[in-house]
Amino acid sequence: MNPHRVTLADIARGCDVSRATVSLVLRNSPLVAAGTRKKVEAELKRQGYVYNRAAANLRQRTSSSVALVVNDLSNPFFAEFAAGVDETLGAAGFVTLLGSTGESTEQQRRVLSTLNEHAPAGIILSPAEHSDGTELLGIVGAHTPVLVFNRQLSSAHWDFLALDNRRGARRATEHLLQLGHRRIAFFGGHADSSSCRERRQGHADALQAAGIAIEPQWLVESAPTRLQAAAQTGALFVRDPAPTAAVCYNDAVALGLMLGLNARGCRPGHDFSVTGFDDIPEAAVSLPALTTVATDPRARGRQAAERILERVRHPELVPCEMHASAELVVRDSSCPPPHY
Amino acid sequence: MNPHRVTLADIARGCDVSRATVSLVLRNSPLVAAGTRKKVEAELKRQGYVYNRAAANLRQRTSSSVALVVNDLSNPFFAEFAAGVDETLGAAGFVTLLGSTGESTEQQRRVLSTLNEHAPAGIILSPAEHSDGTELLGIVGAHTPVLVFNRQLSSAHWDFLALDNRRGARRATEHLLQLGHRRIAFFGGHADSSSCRERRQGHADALQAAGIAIEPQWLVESAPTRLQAAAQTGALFVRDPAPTAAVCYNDAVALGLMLGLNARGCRPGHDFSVTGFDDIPEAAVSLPALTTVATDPRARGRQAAERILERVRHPELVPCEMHASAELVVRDSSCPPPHY
DNA sequence: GGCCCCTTTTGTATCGTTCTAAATGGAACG
DNA sequence: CGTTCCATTTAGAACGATACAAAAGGGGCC
Repeated sequence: MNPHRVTLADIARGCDVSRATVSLVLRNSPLVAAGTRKKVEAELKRQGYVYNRAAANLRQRTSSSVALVVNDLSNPFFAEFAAGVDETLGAAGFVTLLGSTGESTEQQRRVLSTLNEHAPAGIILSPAEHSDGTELLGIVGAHTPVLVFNRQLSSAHWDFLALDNRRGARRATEHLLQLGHRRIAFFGGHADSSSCRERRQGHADALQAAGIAIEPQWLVESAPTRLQAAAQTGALFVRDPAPTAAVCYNDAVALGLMLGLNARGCRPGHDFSVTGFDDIPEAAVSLPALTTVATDPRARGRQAAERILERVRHPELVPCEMHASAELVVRDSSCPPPHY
Repeated sequence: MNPHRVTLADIARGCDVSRATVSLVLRNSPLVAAGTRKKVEAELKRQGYVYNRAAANLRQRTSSSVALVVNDLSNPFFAEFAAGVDETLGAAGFVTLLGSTGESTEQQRRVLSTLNEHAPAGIILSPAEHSDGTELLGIVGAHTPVLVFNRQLSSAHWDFLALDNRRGARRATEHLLQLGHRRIAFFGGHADSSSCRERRQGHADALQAAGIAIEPQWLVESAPTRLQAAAQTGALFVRDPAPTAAVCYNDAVALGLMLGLNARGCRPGHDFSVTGFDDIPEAAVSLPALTTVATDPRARGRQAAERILERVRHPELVPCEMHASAELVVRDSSCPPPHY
């Protein structure tokens, strides 16, 4: 590809030592004499040498990269996660190999096997919906440490980092209960996605603990986008009595619901309470500011990267399951029910 | 690092042919006999062979990766851009090496030299503010093709892909002029950032063409965030006559300004017109929906990746400058001035 | 001078591929 | 039966680095 890339041999020739010596200089070995080191360093600079890590990795049978596979960076949650991963990996001298699946298991197959050919030291994978753990194991092999993020896979010889969806949703629901709500919907998300199931479960836990039966018509599905959520607002009000509050699948849905409520002349934070999930930056500046469950995806990214580095350094470690706690952030979109 | 990674030699031994033959099978060479191919392929599957692209790249003096360096993925504009880059690179069989600078030139140095050691076929760089082109050239060397995105660098032997900030802002301003506005502010952004300067220039162009003088008090700075923008709203109204419309630095600023206007009892899209820049997803669903200039960062990412691949395939190509047109999207936040 | 020891340097094999040129082994031909 | 030719296969040297063991050079000591 290149006209000519400068190599160890060029430097060695240029200052009349052996390749081995130059290599020792590069790695700051105490073996080389001060004078020689000076001479070699000058030549390195003169010729504009750049280290070839691939060659070194090949010889040493090591790797200095970690693969990161997510659905889609345009989802801010994953973008933040990726930023956290890259930050930590970079600080440890590793480089991030990026791949995205777009929620397609087929593309996930392709991406994983391509990335795997680059022999990453480890893989951080947020699996596409409906992934088959055994199949994925077949693709990446048993060598490479994998950390699964966000969605559990059936066959789990792998590290797993999850948000505590269930407890997070439970906290949001309990908060609404404390404010005096009794008719609390769960709004948005696809019921067949695992994160939605878990959040619904947390919602159910809280209601059950309060001795309140769950009405199926208060479980409303919608695609997890603002627009779709806004369009589904009406579904909450088809039957009497309507709910007085909704725990939303995530912030996008919650913001959409607030739009939908406004359009019906119902003021969120006054006539109806709304909670979100994720605490995206907008949540703090919406009108009203959104009460939500913070997951801090950037910190999760750092955590994932740290764990995978740990695994790389100590391959004998036993896979573990980590549940990141999700904390409630109370703002203005939740209030006591009207006529309370 | 690994207990043992299966290599060509293992396969060769396993089915009693030479390494060379196995290599030919892997690359679908027409030279190998059908029977041999079958035998080898079976053995490949049996042992769970995975190709080592690093070794192949070393031998062939090629590379199958492209480095992508951005400020920060948590900015949705760059996240979308990255998604577009990765999509196109992935489809071409390349892998994306990620790096982020956080707008620090020092970190940019570090990140670039680390990435460069992995010998990427090309680099897509959205430079940190105040980058020194000559210095960067020193780091990456003259070998590797570089595409600079979004911010021009002084020393330009490199491809450059820019948004047409100036014309975009000009279009937005012309749109407001056509609606009948005469007192049009430029709101938000840091005046020392190049993109802000360019957009202000476009604003000035349009006003000048309409024979309208620019009032300095209508150029308001603010950090490019919703919150900061909302806080700066008052700065538009300190003097009489106040502007009747504002061209905003970007959508975040525009949304913030609309919040600030609402808080003053001034209804955007009725009493005051606002335009944004970027067309982030929220722009379409805000209230009122935001008139803005669409830059389609994902498409820009695809474009950047395509161009760099082109450069990789044809290193003799002359560096070029590409200005992506930015199109006005008219929605509800712009309207004729009151009492018109 | 010969011997030992210590510091510094180096030759050579190796990592897992691909490339080159050359070898192998039939079949076809005269 | 010896050639030629073709289709396959292969040995061995790269690629750019590192590891290992061994060599070289200089003191110091008897």
